[in-house]
Amino acid sequence: MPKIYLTTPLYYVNDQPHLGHAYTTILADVLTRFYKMAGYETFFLTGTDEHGQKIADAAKQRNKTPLQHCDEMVLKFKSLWEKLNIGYDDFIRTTESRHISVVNQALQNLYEKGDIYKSSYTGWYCVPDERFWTEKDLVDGNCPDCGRKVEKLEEDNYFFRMSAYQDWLIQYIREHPRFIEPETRKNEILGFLSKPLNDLCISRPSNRLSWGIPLPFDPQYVCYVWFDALLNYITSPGYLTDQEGFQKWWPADYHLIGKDIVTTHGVFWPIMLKALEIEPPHTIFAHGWWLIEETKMSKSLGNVVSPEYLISEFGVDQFRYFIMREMALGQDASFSIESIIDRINMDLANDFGNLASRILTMIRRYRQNKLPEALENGGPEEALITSSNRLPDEVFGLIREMKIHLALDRIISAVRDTNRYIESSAPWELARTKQDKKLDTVLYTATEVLRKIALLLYPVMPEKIERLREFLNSREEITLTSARKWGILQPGTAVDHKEILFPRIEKALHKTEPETPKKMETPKKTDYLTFEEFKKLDIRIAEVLTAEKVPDTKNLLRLEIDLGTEKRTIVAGLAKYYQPQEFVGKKIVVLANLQPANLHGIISEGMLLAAEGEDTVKLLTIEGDIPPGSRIR
RNA sequence: CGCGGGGUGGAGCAGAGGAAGCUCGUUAGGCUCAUAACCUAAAGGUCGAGGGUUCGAAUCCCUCCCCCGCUACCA
Repeated sequence: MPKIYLTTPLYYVNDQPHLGHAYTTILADVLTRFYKMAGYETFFLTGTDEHGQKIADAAKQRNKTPLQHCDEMVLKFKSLWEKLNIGYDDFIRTTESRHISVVNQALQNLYEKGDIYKSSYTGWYCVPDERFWTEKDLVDGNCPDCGRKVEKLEEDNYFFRMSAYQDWLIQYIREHPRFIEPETRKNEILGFLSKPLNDLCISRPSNRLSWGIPLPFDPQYVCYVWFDALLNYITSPGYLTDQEGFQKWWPADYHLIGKDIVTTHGVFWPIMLKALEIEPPHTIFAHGWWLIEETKMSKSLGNVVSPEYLISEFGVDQFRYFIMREMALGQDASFSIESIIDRINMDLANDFGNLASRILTMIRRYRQNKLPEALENGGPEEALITSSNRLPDEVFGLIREMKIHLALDRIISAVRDTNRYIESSAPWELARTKQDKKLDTVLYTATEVLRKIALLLYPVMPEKIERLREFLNSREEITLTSARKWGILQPGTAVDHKEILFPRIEKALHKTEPETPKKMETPKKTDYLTFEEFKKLDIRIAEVLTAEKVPDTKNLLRLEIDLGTEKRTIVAGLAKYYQPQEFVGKKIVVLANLQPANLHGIISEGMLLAAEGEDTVKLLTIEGDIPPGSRIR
């Protein structure tokens, strides 16, 4: 029996599960179900990556221990996977002892081999990214990756001798064209490898970061997250613990990942395996990103579309179908509420659901819900039988090539063919003119095609297809073999259309656009403000207590101000024109009752007033001495 | 040359060396079994520009242009 071992990345639990997580995981689930139908023995691994600085920080911010924080996040992931009907075989956490023990042994092994060595390191450290940079990497003195501030750091650390394996890896990638897919990603990695590879720093001193796995040969240090997390792919199938299991499943057939983590999987990981004398995975497959309104989906942009919302609004299977149909694997795809509604209405409601509906209604009306027998197959029937017998292999062929969107397109076009067949044989006309045998034939043929098509949609929409199989009273095994065969449904079977499978979605009931900021309207010159309106403005004098630049921004300053009765935080966009220290002690003019705004994570409670020139901005101050809090009118 | 994504009929997108395709929309027609659905037909493209390779280029190579994200900027 052929086997296939698929993995998702271990998701980093500093974030809520979002559309991107859902996508990779659904993809793994759909592939697993397809391969299972094709007779493969499958192993599907997912899990969570729980160590590292960002987790420690996130936990601290929430007043939790890191492990408490992780436990809670893990529940969120698991509950989403349950809602999405994800049938994983193993969910591994990097905090589990089975994993920690493998990490320990791997580290010890590499240390003894001399592939891990201690060295002093001077560099610039980006805290949020957990990455070291050399002087020349920096851009304007900031992190080249995220643009944020870096700290100078000198410390001893342990390094993994990656450079020793560079030539091996280049050759391996060249000799194994399917090792990194799609090809653009492979080229990217080869480009990356054309420059000398640095040894990878794989430790952090535990006095700076304690949330990690201690190095077995030096407990003063913990293991760098990536190094630890990648090893899960071999922990789960049984590396060092279950010889038989490991031999059976490893090497993994697919590591499904997002294109943002190609380097770790395409460079670090195979070198780690090589050093451990383990075979590399067969294929590392990088998919694209979901774009929302043309921007990369990310939490910081506040445009994350919650998978839970989409499930409750549109249904699990509809969501699964959409997300698989809409993305050409490897490329980016756009998400919008409008596109998901269109896709569901066109493919599932109008074509597929409606096909089931019209066939079953006719059998109810003309044959009292009993499936008739086909006794007069003619040209159109033969054509449909032939093409539907071929369909499963065409579809599975596309799945093997990771062209899932094309596979689904192929299935829906078979649905359209069937609609066409019904149209041209006009069973309602046959019923009216009492051509019973012909009518029986058409009804049976259409139903049998429907059964076969439904099986092929099962991996994507398991719940709905199970339901349709209840309508059809069809209990055969869900396999590709059964989808290839003609004549599984027995004449005389009681069938019924119990409900509409995919109701049409009314666009009017949904916001078709994610929330967008309202456009500023230019006030007309004749728009006078009434005195009442003016009185609403609470403009006051404030004294600046502290001022500092907001990290990672070009123009934002965070000011603590004294408003006489209270102290407040406001954010001002003046960093291009003023140094922070110029503000301290100054009396400024503030609009105190402006609706608070969240700017880069800081709540700004008020607005500093300034005059805007062509290419300069000047601060408003007050002449003479007046206490903070004084009202301006 | 910061990195990355993209430019294909009105819209959204697929295709990646051999006759420009799909869905939606539009127009005209058909059907009445079906979820205002389904079916037929028509209009609509110099595949961002220029050059090259080739018997043949949307597809491969070179040069260039444009859009966008990475990068929430409270005046």
